[in-house]
Amino acid sequence: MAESTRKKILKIIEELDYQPNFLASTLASKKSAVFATLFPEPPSPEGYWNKPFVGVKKRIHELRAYGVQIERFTFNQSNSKSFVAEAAKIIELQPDGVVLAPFFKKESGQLIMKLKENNIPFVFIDSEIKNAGQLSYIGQDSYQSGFVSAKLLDFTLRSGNILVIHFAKEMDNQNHLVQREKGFYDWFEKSNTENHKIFTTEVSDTDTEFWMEKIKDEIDSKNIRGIFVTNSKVFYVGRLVEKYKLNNLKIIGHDLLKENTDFLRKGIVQFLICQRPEEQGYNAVNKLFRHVVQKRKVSEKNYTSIDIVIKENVDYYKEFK
Amino acid sequence: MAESTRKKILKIIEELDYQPNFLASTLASKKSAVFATLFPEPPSPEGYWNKPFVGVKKRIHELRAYGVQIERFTFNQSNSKSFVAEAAKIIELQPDGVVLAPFFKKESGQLIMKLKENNIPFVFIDSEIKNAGQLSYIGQDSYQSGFVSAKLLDFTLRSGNILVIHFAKEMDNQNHLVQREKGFYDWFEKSNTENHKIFTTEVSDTDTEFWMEKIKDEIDSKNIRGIFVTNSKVFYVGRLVEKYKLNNLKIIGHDLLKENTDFLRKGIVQFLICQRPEEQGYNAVNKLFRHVVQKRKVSEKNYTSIDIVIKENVDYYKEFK
DNA sequence: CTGAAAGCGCTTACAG
DNA sequence: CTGAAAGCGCTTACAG
Repeated sequence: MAESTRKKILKIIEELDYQPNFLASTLASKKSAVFATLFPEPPSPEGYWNKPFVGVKKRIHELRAYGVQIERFTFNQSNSKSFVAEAAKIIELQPDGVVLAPFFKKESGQLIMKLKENNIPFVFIDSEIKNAGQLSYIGQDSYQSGFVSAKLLDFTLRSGNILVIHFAKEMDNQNHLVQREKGFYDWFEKSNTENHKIFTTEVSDTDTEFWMEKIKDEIDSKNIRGIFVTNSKVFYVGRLVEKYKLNNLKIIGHDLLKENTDFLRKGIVQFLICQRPEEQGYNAVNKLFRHVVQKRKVSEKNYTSIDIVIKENVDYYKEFK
Repeated sequence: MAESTRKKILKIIEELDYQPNFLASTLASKKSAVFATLFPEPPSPEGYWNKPFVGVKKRIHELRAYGVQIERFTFNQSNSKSFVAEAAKIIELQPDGVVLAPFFKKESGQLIMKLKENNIPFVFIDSEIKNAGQLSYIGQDSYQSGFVSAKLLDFTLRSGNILVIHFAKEMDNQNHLVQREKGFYDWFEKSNTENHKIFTTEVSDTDTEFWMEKIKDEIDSKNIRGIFVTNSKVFYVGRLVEKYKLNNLKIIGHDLLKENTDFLRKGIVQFLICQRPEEQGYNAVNKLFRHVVQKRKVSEKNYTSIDIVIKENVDYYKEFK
């Protein structure tokens, strides 16, 4: 075909604004794809890490006509060996795409190298490793989320000091907790509020209740009036409050676990920051689908909103549609 | 076919978990549909009522392979005649579904009657008329939204009184503003906070700046420290604050209009309640699509979240994906 | 009423 | 390299 004819035809196509019918296209091409997810194992069906998978399943179900399938892999958050073992299984499976929560920096790096060698695209969820060659990151801007928490706590706290609590075993592997703390401190720095002193502490073992006494002592001795929990474990503080019948504490934490929202409703926790984990899972699968099956472009950053949840609006965040 | 054979076959279908391929099904059936939207005419491209339509267009574009089309109708918010005229055009068009914002109670009722006579399903957006035979309502629970606003204002307000401002011409036709006000008052009632007296006022004409003096006088004479604006017009109060160089006011309003977020960033407005209008439009079309084209069930209530937006998290609500 | 045939708008393997 | 033919998994009009 002559180049000039070609151009004429292309021009007409554009003029008519021709859009191929994607129904017919996928039906005829019979493409299909297998995606893998690698998230922490939730300790119970109520656990945080079931939520992203709810969204994953929903999108997979919607895409069943495209033949998209999912394989779920989970690892133990306090055992990097299990992460390595599951990562190996994924490489063996040779999926067409992977959604992963990059816990364990070093081990995640090794998995990512192998994924790249095999040309398998991957999407980060929950927390990100910058410039690792990911197709996309879906989750909160952790630093800014800490910023928001600081502002809210300051809103409600007229005096007294603040305690930041990390309930975590290997802080080094939980970069987003560090980022949240940093944002939290920076807000107070930036706003020149000298009303509150801020302290930070770590609780790595909650199997027994020994940690409770220690924290209780800190609250008393340091005149703590506000508490910021950097992850979804604020319900531990709720239990502490009930055990020692503490009052006059303003508490802020993360994520709409059943136990957390119970304490929110009771008025023991004032704020929960929510990151829509179901939406994260849903969107992560969608990114892979668009890239792998539809060959369309996807945006690299996809910060989810930093939702401020209080007793009065919690009911409108509970259901994922 | 014998009934017994029929049953056997149905059983096997169920056992195999047969799911018809919807790609093939829609391609073969060649169904198509025309939907109509009836929203207020936005005064400018920045106006609130463009936002739901952005979501409508997005979903329509995604569904183009299904042959779904949209016809947009708009009316003048201060002219019920224009509503009636547009409603007549819609009935003449005989669309397969309608998304409407039920302003003008009486006139909306008449449109709804005609839609029912013609078996045209309809979805309410923004505010609802209860038990009107709608397929679905998508929007906030206005009463609860007022409740949230009250709690937030109380959080930040240590003393002084509160002024509720309606910027609206025909309050009778704006039921959700009344609901927001009611929720606002009820929260203070319920929480037994006697710290603040609450006053309400209406501003029906903002064409000139005469209203400003009046409100300024009220603020001074009634020791007003907090202001709650029941709709998206809080930017008027922002202008008032700048004009008279007021300070020490805590202000809460609705909706992420450009002008509103500007005042939020400047620190003049403390809170904006956001109702994700683009999502409302998107979901409304989706409801009609599921019902009309896919013949699937849709849920009748679909309350959108009551998002609390402050300077620190506003950036994560601005873009609609 | 039943069942085979045509067709929806594409992709892809294959004959020429 | 080009172009006609077959086929994706359904729906629907139609012959029997």
